[in-house]
Amino acid sequence: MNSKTTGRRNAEVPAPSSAQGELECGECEARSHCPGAGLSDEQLRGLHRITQSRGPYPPGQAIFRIEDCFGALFVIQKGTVKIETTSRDGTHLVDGFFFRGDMLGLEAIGDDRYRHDAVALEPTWICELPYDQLESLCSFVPRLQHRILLLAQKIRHTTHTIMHGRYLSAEQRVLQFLRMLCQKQIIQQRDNQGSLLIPMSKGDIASYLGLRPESLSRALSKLQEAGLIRNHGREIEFPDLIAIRRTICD
Amino acid sequence: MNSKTTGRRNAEVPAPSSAQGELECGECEARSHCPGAGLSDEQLRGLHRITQSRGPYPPGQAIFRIEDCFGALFVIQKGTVKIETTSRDGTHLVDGFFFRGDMLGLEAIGDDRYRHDAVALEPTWICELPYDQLESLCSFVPRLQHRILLLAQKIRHTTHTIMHGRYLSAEQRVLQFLRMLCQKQIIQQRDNQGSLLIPMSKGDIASYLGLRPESLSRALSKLQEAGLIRNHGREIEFPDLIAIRRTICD
DNA sequence: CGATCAATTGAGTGTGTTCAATGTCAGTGG
DNA sequence: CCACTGACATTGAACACACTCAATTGATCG
Repeated sequence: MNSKTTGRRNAEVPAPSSAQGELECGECEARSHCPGAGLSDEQLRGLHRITQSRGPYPPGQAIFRIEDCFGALFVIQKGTVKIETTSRDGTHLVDGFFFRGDMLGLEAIGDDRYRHDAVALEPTWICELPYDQLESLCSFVPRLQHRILLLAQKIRHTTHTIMHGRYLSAEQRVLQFLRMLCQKQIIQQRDNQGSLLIPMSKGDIASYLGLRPESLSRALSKLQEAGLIRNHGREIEFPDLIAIRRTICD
Repeated sequence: MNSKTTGRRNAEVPAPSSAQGELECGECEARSHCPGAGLSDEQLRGLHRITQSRGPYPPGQAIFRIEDCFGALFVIQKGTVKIETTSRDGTHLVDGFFFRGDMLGLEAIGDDRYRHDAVALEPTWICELPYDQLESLCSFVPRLQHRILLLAQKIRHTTHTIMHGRYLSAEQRVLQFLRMLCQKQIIQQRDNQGSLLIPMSKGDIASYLGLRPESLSRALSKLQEAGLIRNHGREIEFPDLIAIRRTICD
């Protein structure tokens, strides 16, 4: 929270298109994860010339939609985004969540259209990188190219998680998801306890984990009975982080 | 495990490098899918300089193993390869199959080690592309770089298949898998019929589809009862390809 | 306050799993 | 040639877990 509103979360968001809402690099929370991190000043200027900061996107607003022409990658400066597809029967299927510092749109590389809807889950600021210019720039900045290719890691990690998740029970999947949030530093830790304000709905989580909302709810209830978590709406508390880590890795 | 000093493949068994076994580009069955396809003669020479053809790998032999140092990508010239991981309890989990023309090792980009075992399923010839040289070459050949990035498509497609496969029944997954084989042109079609000699074991298929071998067997039996396939060991016949296509897309 | 949607809880069902037995086939050696 | 072996594949029966359908509660907003 870099604004003057201390501690308080702004429930109401100002108009989405206000020109003064954009974030400068200096106030971007994703600096350490930025493709530009570590580049020379001159290289950074080249990157900076092609980027465009946008935001805030209010919850529910799309950053891009399926079938939109693919033209850019996006770095999330602040906020959370889900990507989802819609089946023929209208069912939404959540394919992933993206947090501060994550790069969005990689899934569309090699295609001329995006293949997901990308929807902000909370007030979200992004930085747009036109892809063709980025790819051209890569030729002159090998380090940048390398960085982009590194992002294959993210996709690989997702695949791995999904494939192995198929063999886990509902409760194990939930714990795995919670640990993912821990690693994303979304969790606020202190001592051995932690708490978390999840930006996505339980339904989104269930879809992402390949469960029905009812099954997720039951899994959360069981974990609560076991004393591993405390489940209060969008706030989830972790009375014993070590126990969770132990439970996942057993 | 293995102390490697040169760029050579490890393995107790020396890489099948008998000079007479390797495939020339002229006799490679993957020409149309090769990263070099469509490049200028000069560019092609640059690519050719850094590649090394190897083979045949007999069934069961590893092309690379998990924890081997990542150093190269591989194009399959001829044959079939599975990639798999091994859980702590010793269970094998098949993460993917790769056929003629497919590129192997992309999953390891951005890592310093391979994250799978890659095992030949039938006599297999490959073409090795040292990754660091390939990446350097990309800077001078934008078209090549673009081609590499395109390969993100493959990974994306895999993810999509897996995620949506979670919501399919065992029989639907099997049919989806069979259609994948059709698209890979592994199937021998004539008229409305087709037959297929699967290079992988049923157990591998089951693992890949997230099923138990028993469940796969039952699904195949049901599909046979329905008249959609004929299941004779490693040979699978398709009496009515159109019906299969219709069944999958319903 | 009622309306609406998300989340939870309950009861019953179904699909894939587990465990176990049998069947098939290739390789081996008597 | 046949019995033996081991890996793979198939089939059966009982079970477990997540799903489906349905009702209830809770939260948010007009």
